[in-house]
Amino acid sequence: MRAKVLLVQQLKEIVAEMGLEWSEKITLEPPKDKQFGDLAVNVAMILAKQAGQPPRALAETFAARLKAGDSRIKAVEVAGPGFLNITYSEAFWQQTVQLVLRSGAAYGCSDSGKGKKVQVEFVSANPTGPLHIGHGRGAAVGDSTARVMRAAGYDVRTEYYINDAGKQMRILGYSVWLRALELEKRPVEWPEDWYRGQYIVDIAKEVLAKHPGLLDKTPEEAQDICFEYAMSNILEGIKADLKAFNVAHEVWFSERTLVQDGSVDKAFALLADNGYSYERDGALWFKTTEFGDDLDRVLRKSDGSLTYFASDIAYHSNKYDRGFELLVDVWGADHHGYIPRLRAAVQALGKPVDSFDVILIQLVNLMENGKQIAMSTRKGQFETLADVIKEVGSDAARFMFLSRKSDSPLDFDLELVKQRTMDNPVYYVQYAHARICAILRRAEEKNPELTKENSGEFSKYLVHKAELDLLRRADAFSELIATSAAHLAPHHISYYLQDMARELHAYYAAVQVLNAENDDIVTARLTFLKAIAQVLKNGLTLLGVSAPESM
RNA sequence: GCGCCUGUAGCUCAGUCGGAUAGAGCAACUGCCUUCUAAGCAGUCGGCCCGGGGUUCGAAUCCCUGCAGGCGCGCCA
Repeated sequence: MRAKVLLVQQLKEIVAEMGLEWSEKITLEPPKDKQFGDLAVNVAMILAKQAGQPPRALAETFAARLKAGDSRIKAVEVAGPGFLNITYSEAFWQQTVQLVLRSGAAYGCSDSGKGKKVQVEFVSANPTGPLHIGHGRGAAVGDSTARVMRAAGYDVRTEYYINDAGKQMRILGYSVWLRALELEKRPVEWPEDWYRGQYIVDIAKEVLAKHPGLLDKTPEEAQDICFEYAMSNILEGIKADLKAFNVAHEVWFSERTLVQDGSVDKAFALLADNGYSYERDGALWFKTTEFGDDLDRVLRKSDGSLTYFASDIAYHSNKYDRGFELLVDVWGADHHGYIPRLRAAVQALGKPVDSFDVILIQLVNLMENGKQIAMSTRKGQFETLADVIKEVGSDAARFMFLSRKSDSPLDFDLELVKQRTMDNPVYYVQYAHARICAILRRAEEKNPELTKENSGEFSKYLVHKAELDLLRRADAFSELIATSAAHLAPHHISYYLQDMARELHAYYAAVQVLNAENDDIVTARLTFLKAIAQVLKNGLTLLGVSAPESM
């Protein structure tokens, strides 16, 4: 990051001196082959036409000027059709150690998000049953996206939207009531549509215990009681599951409040005022087709009740009212058809289209030894998130969910995720951190002087290739966070950590830390390792995964 | 039929704003434990980036088109 910032400045100056115009197409990146240097830039290829020179010649000019202008630059090579490969001095990279240690847990943070107010809404599962593994993926991605954005300087709030007003909720109350009837040996007529899970029976038992006269009340009253009890019970369970998964939403927002406080009516009025709604067949419609949807959508049904869409418009309007400049919703991919209409709503509310973004989470296939396990909430056979966490641990599950981009379906193999082997990258990364801690402990036992505080005076001894590789990697951390945040793609962190862990293990095998020639070198290496451990830990924290000190 | 997602090594997948000779893990094969954790390391093998056009200095990446797989197209939530 430091290197890039510096280089862009210098290149811009040179471009200006040469009377040329800077192009945003000029990019800086790691060179194809590490031996070519630290950074590659394509400036000559892009400016060749403008300058009226062949790229190669132009590149030579840039190379000469760059080298003359900065003592931190050790070498500039011209390669290929006009690439500049820039190598920074070792001293430049060695400074990274102190930069990391000074920033500590804040290393990697930046202000690239410029304090933009962002809300990330995720999970938001109907409180009709426990969370299953698919919700787990949404929880991991939503939570880590929020963490990454926060680190990148966005002002982030996380939220869970509780659908406590709809038809599913009535079915929930009804289902509990039916089970209560059954438990009390009363005649029961089983309908088509109800929740069959064992947890409904458990809740029914509890309701009966708390409300002895329940079944003597009218069915409506009884079902209301059942519903209220069931919902708060299930919600408590969901919160507990999320807590065990290292996820804590800041705000829990109830759908019912939207209807009660008039938000829905307000949204309707706004749409009507702007001519975006109309009555047809006794229903109220929203002209979403004006904004690219393929069909208009119903807001209020002919029986007078509201659609889910209606309260969702009110909800998103409410989000904007709270001052959020960017709304990020995390949805299951099976809801993708819903995006155009909500995007239409956003525009009808007078907000820019790009102020609303959706992370679609593709399906999770739960597997066991390569064979798929079926899940279905309605039929009551499913693998709950709680079960999965219990089985494989929160760390392994989170890392697994975050080691694939959200757009791709994910095979979650219980046996694989449980394995403490190379098939399971979470241990590989955690082990890298634990290994460093082990060396530091060992050094402490051997001679506490070795781990003494220092201000970088020993960094000059960090000249091994593996050390410089790791320092370059560490230097790129804040940029990684910034791009991950901008692309709402926390999985990049997971790949970065695996790369860094690989380099650390290579270093471990190649360099004897505690048996170096003299104590100054030992101190230099220990200080360096502290910095690398810090980066690993910061990265793992963004994923919501622990960084154990021993394994 | 329409829309969204996906298609990259034998397998599972990365590949950021369009950059050089497309990367990693697993699997397979060859080495490395008297030295800080072998849960590890070093190396070899492995490619028509689904096909076909186009855009340009330059395409896995952007556009068009075809094929294959997944998902979605309610006055359900």
